[in-house]
This record gives sequence, C-alpha cells and structure tokens, in this order.
Amino acid sequence: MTRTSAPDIRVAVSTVIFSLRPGAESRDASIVLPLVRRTREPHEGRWALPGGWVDADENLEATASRTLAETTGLAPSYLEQLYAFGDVDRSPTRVVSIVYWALVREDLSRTAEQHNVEWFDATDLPPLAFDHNHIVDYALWRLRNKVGYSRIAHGFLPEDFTLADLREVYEAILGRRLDPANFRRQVESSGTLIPTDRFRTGSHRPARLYRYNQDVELADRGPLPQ
Amino acid sequence: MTRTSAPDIRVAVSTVIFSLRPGAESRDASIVLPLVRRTREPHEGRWALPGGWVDADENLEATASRTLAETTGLAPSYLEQLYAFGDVDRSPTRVVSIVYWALVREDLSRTAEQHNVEWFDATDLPPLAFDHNHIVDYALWRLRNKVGYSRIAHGFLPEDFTLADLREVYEAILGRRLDPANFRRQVESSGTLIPTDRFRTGSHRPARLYRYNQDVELADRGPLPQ
DNA sequence: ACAAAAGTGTTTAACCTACACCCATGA
DNA sequence: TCATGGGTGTAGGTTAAACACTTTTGT
Repeated sequence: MTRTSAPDIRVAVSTVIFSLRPGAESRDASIVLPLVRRTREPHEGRWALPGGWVDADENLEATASRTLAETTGLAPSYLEQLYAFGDVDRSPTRVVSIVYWALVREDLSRTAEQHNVEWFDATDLPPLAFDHNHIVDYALWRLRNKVGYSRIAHGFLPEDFTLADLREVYEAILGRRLDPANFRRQVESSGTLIPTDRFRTGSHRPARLYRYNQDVELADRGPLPQ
Repeated sequence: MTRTSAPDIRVAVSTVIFSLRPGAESRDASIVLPLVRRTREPHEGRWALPGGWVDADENLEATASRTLAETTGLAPSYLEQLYAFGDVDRSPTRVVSIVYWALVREDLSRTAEQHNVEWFDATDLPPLAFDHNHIVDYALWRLRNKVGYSRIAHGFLPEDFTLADLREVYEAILGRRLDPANFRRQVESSGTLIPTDRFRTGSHRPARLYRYNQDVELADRGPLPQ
C-alpha cells in the first residue's frame, strides 16, 4: 500500500568527468577522468567518482557543477544527467546517487593537482569503490553513442581547431581510426563548422582552423527546462 | 565545501505508463496513459502521474513496479528509468523524483477502473500537477526516439500479431503513416520476428501471425546490473 | 466480379566506404 | 626533392523511399 510519509534516504550526486589527453609521437590520444581517493569507510583507500551530498537548497545539476569544480577547478563544457542509482545493497546505508557526466576542455590547470585526486585512462581503471566501475562503463557507452549523432566532440576542443584535431577526438572516443577524407566530408556537410581564414602552420601543409557554429546545439541534454 | 552529513530530501518514484488504444473504423490508434487525481495539497484535484515514496528496503525499479500495479493492476512489458527530477522549486517541500516509463499491453482489466484513475490520450492532456506535463512530453520523445532503433513496439502487442498490428503501433507512436511494403521488408530483415503457420482471418486476405524472437532484447534499458 | 488488404518487385536517390590522387609545406 | 599531412575525386555497395503490381480472401 501507498505510504504517506517518506523513509530516510540520502541523496548524493557523483559525476563522471571526461577530458582528452592529446596524443604524442608514439601514443594515441585517450579519454581520461579524475578520481578521488576515499578517506573514510566504506571503501576507504579506494578510488571513487567525485561527488557529494545534495544541499537542501541546491539543484541536482548545481551539485554536479560544484563538486566538479571542487575536484578539478574547472567548469564543464558539457554536463548531462546519466542515471540515478539507488539499489538497496549498493552501499551499507541507503543512498540514492544521481550521476552526471561531463566534458571538460583540456587545461593546464589540471597539472596543479590536488591531493587525493588523480587522472586515469578511462579504459584502464583499477577496481573502484561501490559500483563506480559499472557507472564509468555506462558513461563511456553513452559518450561513444552520443558522438555518433551529436556535436558532443566539440566539448573537448578549444575555440579554434583543425579537422585533424576533431578527428583525433572522434578516434579517441571510438577507439578506431577514421578515414580523413570521409571524415572531412561528413563534418563539412553537417553545417556545424565555420571555417576561419586562419591556418595552423606546422611541419607540413598548413591546416585550416575551424570553429563551431554556436547556433547548433551540442547535443540533446535531456528534459531541459522549457 | 563538501558536507559530511546529508540534508533531509525525500525520494519518490513516478511512472509514465503508456498503453495503446487500438484504432476503430473512423479513428486511428493512439497512445494513452493513466493519471491519478490528487486528493491532497499541493495541487489537490489535479491529475498527476502515478507514483509513491521509495520504501527504505525497496529498489527504485521495484517502487515503480509496485505503484504501477497499484494503479493499473498490470505488470509492465517494459520498464526503464527516464530521468531524475530534483529542482528545488518543483514542489513546496524538497522532493527528488526518479521517473520511470513503462509499456503495458492492452488489457481489458483496464476497464475495471479504480476510483480516481483515468486514462488520457498522451498527446492531449489537461494541465497536470507539478512538472508532470513536461515529464510526459519527455517520455513521449523518448518513446518516439526508441521506436526507431529498438524493438520497443512489441511491448504494446500480445504474443501473436500481424504485420498490420505492428505497423499500427509504429504509426500511433510516430504520428504518421508508414508504407506497408517497406515496413514489411524492414522488420523482416531485422530478424526479430518469427513467422508462425497461423493466419488471422478477417474481411480480406488472411494475414500471417508473427511472434517476437525472444533472443533479441526489446531495447537497451540503461546500465542494467551486469 | 469487385473491393480491399496481403504481399512482391523495381526504380531511383542518398549515403557510406575504400582508395587513388593531387596540393602545399618544412626540412 | 622527398616525406607527410591537407584536401579532392570517384567507383562500388548498401539502404531506404516511392509506387506499380500481383495474390487472396469476403461479399
């Protein structure tokens, strides 16, 4: 039967924060994420997703932004709710965790690392606290999925970028090489890129710099207000 | 800064329950859903999504199933988490609502209606309590989206059905007519249908009955437990 | 015989993939 | 001039839309 009063359940927000570690000579670019070492039970000493309790007068997304900033010092370029986890047995006390996932642009402020925070390759994680391995896998699945039908990759890049930069993001997310010729045609015909009149000069033929058409939404972010 | 104790937030589950009202001579099939009339403040007297508080020892999905059964007397053929709504101002007291959406097969037990429960056309709703219009719109968007890439339509149909039955479901969800010839080829080539050796006889040429290949998942339902 | 739904065939266009090829620059 | 990534062209395969056509039943 329907209850008329609510039992004690605590509400937390955790966030899977993805960033891009650019490639170097002998290493492809990869997707990385920050984890926090737990300083108390349960799972003391294990790595866990950044997060915290939801404040009484704080929206869920605001909690995600706040804890993200506390962990990385960054503001996200993309933030979307992932899933609400609330199984009875996922923690010794009853906790419902609203999990978000976010993209942050690569930024050197990351090197100013905080104590108890480390960045890991998203596809090569140690055993994490709670069900956090499971959660990261799902977030990665969502990221890979979304890159196929939205402009989400932009969230990893600075304002100006070359097509090779953008292709590198796609390749890191999808874990496979893409044909440069076909990739160019696809993004050009999508109407989301605005060519600038500047070029990046380097060791070979200069590449044109592009920027994103801000008129085009990055992605559908769920049931947004209005 | 990070809190170490959690404030008082109540956790509820609501569910958008879709069913199919079959077409008749002069009327196309349509998607319908049950609403409950609120008997207390806030929004007393308004129609609202079925739901209830999460029990201390009850998983979120179990709460959805329980409240769904209390409202309709049915078990869902499909059940998936939709979104967690938790804005501070969505209710006078702080409530985080984990919203599910479900499909139920049409069933005459629906006619044994309970007091304070009524079925509405999903595309023609009155103003609902809280942000529930917004939530239903999002659930409809998800349903329409999902029908394009998964076998979700099966959740509305009985075990045996004709291709015209299935097409009728698609047309009701998408709100437009589909070419019978092309529709047949698409579902046949998907490998999700098993032809039986029985036919439905009617006023014209008998139509073959099909059933679903249970080996094929209806849809990806999110981060399911392993 | 005729109407209407079941079911098949065919044309066209759009798209994706693979890969050959040319272009522009630094070393 | 050579290596290399930037950028263009093009042929083949797959898919989907549109629609003409045949089949099978009830009346």
